[in-house]
Amino acid sequence: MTDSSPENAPAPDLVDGLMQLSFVVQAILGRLAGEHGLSVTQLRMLAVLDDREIGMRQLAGILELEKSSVTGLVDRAERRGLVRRNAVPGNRRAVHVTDTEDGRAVVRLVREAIRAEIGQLAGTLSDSRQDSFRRSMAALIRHYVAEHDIPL
Amino acid sequence: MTDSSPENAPAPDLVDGLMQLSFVVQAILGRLAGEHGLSVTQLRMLAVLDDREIGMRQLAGILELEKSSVTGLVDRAERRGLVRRNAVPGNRRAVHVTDTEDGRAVVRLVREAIRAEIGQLAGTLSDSRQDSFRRSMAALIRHYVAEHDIPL
DNA sequence: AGGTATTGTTCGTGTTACTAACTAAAATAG
DNA sequence: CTATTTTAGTTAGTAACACGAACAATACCT
Repeated sequence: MTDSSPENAPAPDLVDGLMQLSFVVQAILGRLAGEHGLSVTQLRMLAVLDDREIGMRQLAGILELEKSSVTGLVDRAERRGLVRRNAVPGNRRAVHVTDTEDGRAVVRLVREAIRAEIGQLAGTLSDSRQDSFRRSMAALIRHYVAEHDIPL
Repeated sequence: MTDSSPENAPAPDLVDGLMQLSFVVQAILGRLAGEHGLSVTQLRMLAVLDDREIGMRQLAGILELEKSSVTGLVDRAERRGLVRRNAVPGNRRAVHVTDTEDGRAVVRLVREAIRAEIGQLAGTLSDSRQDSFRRSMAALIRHYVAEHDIPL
């Protein structure tokens, strides 16, 4: 529809580009995570948990999920030994989630795979373009996070 | 981990930026689609169907899903009157999927909402940055589509 | 015609995510 | 110091989504 030329690249506008790019990245993440037995959400959770210890509520906030969804998410990850629920000293109803050594190991592998594949894709851009691109992304992310008060 | 300064922006690298950005965009798509009773996948399917008529197999190829997943996807969308299965004249086993007037209408609404929200986000970038950003995205998408022979 | 490839569906399974209702503990009010 | 309210997390029930394996039906090929 927005395509005036029949066979060369459709040249999507900025909004379409962002949507398509997000699908591309998600497809890559899904495939690579899947190759290591993880779902995208689990990968994301483990990435969030990376070297910090947070409660279910905060985890839900960061992942933009309901608490109950996080319960299931952590249940399954815990069953696979990727994550642990720890009691919180001064608070008997709170729970702190941490990643296990196994969890960290898997994430490390997937991260490397992602870094290799997405890095290769991004490597097709010139260095100056990469830098400009990176800055623009950072700006967009910052705006979104600020406006939706995601507790990163 | 890659964060050396405690309170100012973490300044993610290109790969992390792409991942985070994809989550941001997906979150926006999910919310806006949801507000109109659609899932992200359904929105995507309807967007693909926009003014064209394709078989289940091709649809699966474009969405990067298994055929059986698409069967269910189309089933549910058809039940809601968003989509129709049409017989193909010269081929009695093939099916062509098309969007209905309702489907097109919903997609139009969601598209406008997305355009407004993502457009506003992107509007925080200067015009020249936007253009550079758009080009970089197009290049990445083109590379991905080419390397994974997605039949767009 | 007979075998093979292709198109799409069905069935069973597991994950993900939601809401509503619930328990238990903590915080606050009176 | 009890009584209420808020908060943290879980449970239960539902539905979408996605997969693989097995299947039916049709088309294609030689």
